[in-house]
Amino acid sequence: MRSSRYNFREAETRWQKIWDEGKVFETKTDDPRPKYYVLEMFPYPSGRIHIGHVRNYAMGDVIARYRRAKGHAVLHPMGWDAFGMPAENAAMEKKSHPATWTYANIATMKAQLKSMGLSLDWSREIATCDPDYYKHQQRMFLDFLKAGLVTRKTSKVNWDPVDHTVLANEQVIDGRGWRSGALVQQRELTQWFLKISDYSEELLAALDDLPRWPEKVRLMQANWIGRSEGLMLRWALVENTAPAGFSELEIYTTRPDTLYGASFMAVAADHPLAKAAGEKDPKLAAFLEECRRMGTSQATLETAEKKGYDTGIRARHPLDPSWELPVYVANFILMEYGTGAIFGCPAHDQRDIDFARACNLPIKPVVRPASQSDAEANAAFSPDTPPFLDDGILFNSGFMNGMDVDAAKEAAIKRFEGESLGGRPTGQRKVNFRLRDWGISRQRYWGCPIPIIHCDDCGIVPVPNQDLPVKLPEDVTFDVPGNPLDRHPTWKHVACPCCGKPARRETDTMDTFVDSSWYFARFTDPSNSQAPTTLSAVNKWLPVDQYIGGIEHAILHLLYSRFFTRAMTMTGHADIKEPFAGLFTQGMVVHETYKNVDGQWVAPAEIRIESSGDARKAFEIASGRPVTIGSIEKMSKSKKNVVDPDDIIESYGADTARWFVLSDSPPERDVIWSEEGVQGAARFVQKVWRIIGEASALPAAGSTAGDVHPVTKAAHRAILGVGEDIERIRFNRCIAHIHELANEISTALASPDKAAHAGVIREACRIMVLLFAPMMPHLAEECWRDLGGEGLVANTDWPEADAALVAESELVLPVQINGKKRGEISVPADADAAATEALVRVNPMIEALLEGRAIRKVIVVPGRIVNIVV
RNA sequence: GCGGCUGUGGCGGAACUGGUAGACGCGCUCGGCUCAAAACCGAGUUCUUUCAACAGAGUGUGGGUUCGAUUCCCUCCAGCCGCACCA
Repeated sequence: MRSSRYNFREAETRWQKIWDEGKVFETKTDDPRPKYYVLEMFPYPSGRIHIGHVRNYAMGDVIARYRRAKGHAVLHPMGWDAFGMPAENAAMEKKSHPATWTYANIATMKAQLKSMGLSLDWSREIATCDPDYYKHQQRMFLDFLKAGLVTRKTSKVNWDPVDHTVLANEQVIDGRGWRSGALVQQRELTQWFLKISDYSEELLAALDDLPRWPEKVRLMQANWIGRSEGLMLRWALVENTAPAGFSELEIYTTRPDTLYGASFMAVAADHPLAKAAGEKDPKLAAFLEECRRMGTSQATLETAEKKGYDTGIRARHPLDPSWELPVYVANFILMEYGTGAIFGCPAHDQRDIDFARACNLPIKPVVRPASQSDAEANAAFSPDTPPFLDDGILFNSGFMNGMDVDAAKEAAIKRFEGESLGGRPTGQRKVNFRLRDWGISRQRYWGCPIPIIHCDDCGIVPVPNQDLPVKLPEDVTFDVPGNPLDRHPTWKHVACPCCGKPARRETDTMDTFVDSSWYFARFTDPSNSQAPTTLSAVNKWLPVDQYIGGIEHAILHLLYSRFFTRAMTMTGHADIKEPFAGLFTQGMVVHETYKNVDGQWVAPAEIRIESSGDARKAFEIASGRPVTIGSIEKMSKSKKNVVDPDDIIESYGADTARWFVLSDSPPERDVIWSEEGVQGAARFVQKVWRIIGEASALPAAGSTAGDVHPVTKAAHRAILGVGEDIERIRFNRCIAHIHELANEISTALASPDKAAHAGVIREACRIMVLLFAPMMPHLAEECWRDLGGEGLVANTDWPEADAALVAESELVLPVQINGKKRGEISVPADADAAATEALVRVNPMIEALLEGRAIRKVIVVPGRIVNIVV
């Protein structure tokens, strides 16, 4: 009745059906047990799942199943990040509708995920392209607008003149649109922004409250937010040198201590002062144009040499009115940061010294190392000296002489805050951030419409609540470039909700990162048709206890979601700060690459590998020709080094695939997909099957008296080890513990007196099944049934470890002499340092090792080691 | 350029807050079973000393702290990642 080989095909579908029909993984929103929310980043429905998804979702599933067994009410939902450009591109190529393509992909991928046996609550499934989802997003957009969190302003964007759309920075490759290949232009467009920069300080400070986030991600976010402390300082312009209406120039600096080393001022090409000066100076106007053009290509921007143009305008040094400095337009100054104007101190800034050398400007040192005297520093200085950027002592600097950098900064700020220019303080302490507001306008069809109506008389009018959602029209075509919403014959024409006159809908849609900024909140009650969230549910279930996804979202998605959560709290849609209490960033699945003699990439399925000794050789199956084995790389279609999850699950089963992607490499690192590795996992599945079969077949026996059987010790050690390692997300170690237990059980089954120990062996098997169930859930149910277990493993509690069973009565301690291991000694497990030392001193074996040398000192770490110093 | 991470057998990796380096898996070698193969079972597998050792060396390099360092500190080397004129 029980076959000698485990038939995963039959068993996996059977158990999946049983879980499904029993609604085993559906979560009751009001479940009274302690909650645990596990979430993996939801996928974009691109067509088929890839092996990276298998790893990501296998990890989340281990945690979800473990927490359920530990008595938590677990929320483990799944959905689709379903808006985005690929659907439009597919529509263009295949002449179909983005929705058709998207929903077909969702159906395919859902079936694939189901075949993995994930413990997901599919009753909560959401797709962001569903009007029942995005209508709430539109409502929140309007609430944010009311709360002052939305703004409309003109900004520079990457414009693709062929596709007629804005491109994100990462979609511009070497200055060209990734799809059209057209040279991207910088355009000024009026766009909608979410005011994430209002939360710069808060988003930065709260990173400290996220101890369960990887240090690396927190650091990346901190750098991205880019806080700096400095001074806003207003400089008087010399009369008659400045264009009419300009009497001062305000700059931002983090180095007010180096003011005495100033040698020039510089403004961005887009600075109002530059524009005004350019009106009278054709050469300057040409230079400004050149700077703007340069900005179109990131590649040239990165390698561009510093260039400047002397406007002829002069500024008075705020510490010495008789000192006049030239005002340049410089190509490296950004209008978007600070005030778009700086003062340059070449001796203490790399960019400034590059610029000063290019434009032949003076270089004067004002900070020296503490080890030098002023005279030595002056003598050592030459214009070729690299800029001194470290902390040091001020010199050549009037009232700041002798101070260190921090003290001098303070002194300068205090001084300018006390002085005034034109009736206002000359300077003001100022904290600046690199983080900009989040531009969410996209000139695209397949996204959430921005619910705004433009009226010539009333201006910008929100779509009234009862008119939501603003749905996408379905009769659209993609045969010409540009935004189908904009050229739709009727969709954008609408009466103004205020005055009733003809008005126009906003035709931009939202960045898809908006969709993913709150889906985790929607999962807590996805059936609420009246509001985005149900407060009691969202506040109960959030934050997500464990969020799992790729490191590529370290900044964008994770920062947007942190902001969005705060914005939802501000507008009454939640009452929490941080969306994700625990974050784990998993590594990729990588694979060897293969090339044939023609230099073409060859897929793993098309080759066979022969190995002799340590050497491996590969051949094309079809032709028998040799294949070069190349480097291990991220799976990509172009290099053909992909494996398809469907193929793997078909030939090995979901449990084997899950077991393999969790084994070997630590979860945060890349795992190398290899045929040998998968076969190893498959062998283990069959080994477990045989072990359980043998153990179940042993004649029933009572409990065994006497010493604790080694298999029992191993089982209880494994309970402790596996539990701890799941909690610390070290699945590779969990798998090692389970291997050890399986080996111990095999040994017990090979022993001639196995029948006498049938009870303890079966108990160890029962424990092993519960321990590997989070990783191989189908095999676990099958084995559980064979062992006579009650109900489903999926509903069974995690086993309790008995510390007394793990304890050993005797310990073997290594004995070192002068730090080198020379022997071993057996001591009672409870021997303290003194008792152990006494045993060591009388041990004849150790006496022999000492060869008559006198003991100077004995170091005992109880339970660990003995070291004898001679 | 700035910031960060990583470096351990043939390979992936393990080693808790400094305490027996190489758990566990893959691969490989030998043996068993078999007419044979696969599967399975058993033994071995860091390097060196022609065998072996209770021999020596050994966690990228060189130094330091310590009774004791893969672990802590400093130097250098290599690889990977993030940011990139942010004043």
